[in-house]
Amino acid sequence: MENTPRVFALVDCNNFYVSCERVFNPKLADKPVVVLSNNDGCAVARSNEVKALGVKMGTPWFQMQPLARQHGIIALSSNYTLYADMSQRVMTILRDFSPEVEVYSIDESFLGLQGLSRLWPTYTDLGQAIRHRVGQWTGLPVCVGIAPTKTLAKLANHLAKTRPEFAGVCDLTVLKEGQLAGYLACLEVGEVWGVGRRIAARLQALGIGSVQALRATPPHVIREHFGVVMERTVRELRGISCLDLEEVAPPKQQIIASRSFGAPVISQEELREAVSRYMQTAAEKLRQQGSVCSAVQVFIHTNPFKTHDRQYSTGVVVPLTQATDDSRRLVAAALWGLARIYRPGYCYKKAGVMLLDLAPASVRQASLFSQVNPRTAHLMRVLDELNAAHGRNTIHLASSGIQQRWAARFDHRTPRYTTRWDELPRVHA
DNA sequence: TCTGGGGTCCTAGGACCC
DNA sequence: TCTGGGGTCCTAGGACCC
Repeated sequence: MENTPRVFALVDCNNFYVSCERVFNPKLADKPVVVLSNNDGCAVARSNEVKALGVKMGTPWFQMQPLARQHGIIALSSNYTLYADMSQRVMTILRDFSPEVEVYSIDESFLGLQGLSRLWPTYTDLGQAIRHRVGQWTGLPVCVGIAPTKTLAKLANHLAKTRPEFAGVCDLTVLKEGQLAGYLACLEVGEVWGVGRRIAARLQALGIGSVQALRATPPHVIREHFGVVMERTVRELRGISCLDLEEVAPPKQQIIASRSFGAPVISQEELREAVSRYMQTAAEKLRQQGSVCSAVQVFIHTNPFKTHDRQYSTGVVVPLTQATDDSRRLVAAALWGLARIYRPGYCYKKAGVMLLDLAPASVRQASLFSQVNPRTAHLMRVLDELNAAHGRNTIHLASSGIQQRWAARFDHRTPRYTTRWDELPRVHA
């Protein structure tokens, strides 16, 4: 495969969260459906019917009330347990098709395809086979984009989703240059992976409006205006692969756990409960990736949308004397930090913690001055195993409270169909 | 009444030192 | 009256992604 040019596929689930809900509730098919973020705040997934109504990603649910009533939009709280499980099923299927899979997000993966062309008449046939099997085995619709670079594969996927003539699979490698330029001339520059709202506006100001126009701009010109990252993007658009597959995810450099509250919080006592709980979630993730951390950050803030309220937003970093993954020590550090920044008299909306300065746990164990207590490691393992078996937060430190009045609301949650015995879908004869 | 959460990378600017 | 310059480190904030 030395001289075989790279070929990437991007497999992306259509309207992923909405599609997951439809698998288990067929009545949602063809209806306008949105899935809402935590606290039933914003639309984070929209069915095609909702997109056609002009609802943008991130629109607050309360703002689309008139439209929702008029068109019968169905709103569901997000059911992350279900989506994560469905995602795993899709990714498992993709591994049957290619030995090289990079899981890029919960609903999309890059596949390395070069070398597989001998097994299939065309890459398009391979893409259709993926669509068919994922559809048959999970019920989820996916589209496939195929191209010599990841950036082009992203665009190919977009074409596969929006142009009916591709029937869900778009292979740019078989297009003639003129055809490719024609398609790219119809796409706005903001569709390019790595070009967001701000950069799109600046490109427009330079007279670069379409993807084809960006592709036709010399990379060094782009570098002068936008830096090395955007220059790489232009090279990728020109078919020169600069971004390779990352099949093994590198360990995270920071771990965040934060939530908006379901109800306003004023007292330090309730903030302590929330911070304690978030830290226990973060610590679990830390141990999962086999890391220890040597600094934690705590932050709290009021609701920035309530402009008439007095605002307060701050955070503090608490260094640890030695790196650890012990929930009890991490929670203690976070609560110490909270006491430093808490001010009475504010209506708090959100709190969070960050784990910083992460390092592999194995390095710490080699250190002379920080012996690991084997009983701590055992305790944490038992904690994690119990919570994995019986659901997050089954066992927790007392400092995170019992009532948790501040916990986020999920008023439209659907059952966790695939991961809880008592929530399995029922079939009525 | 009601506006998400979790990441990465890059850069500008301040603090500090010599 | 006249008030350096360069390097490093750290942090905050911007921009992007899903």
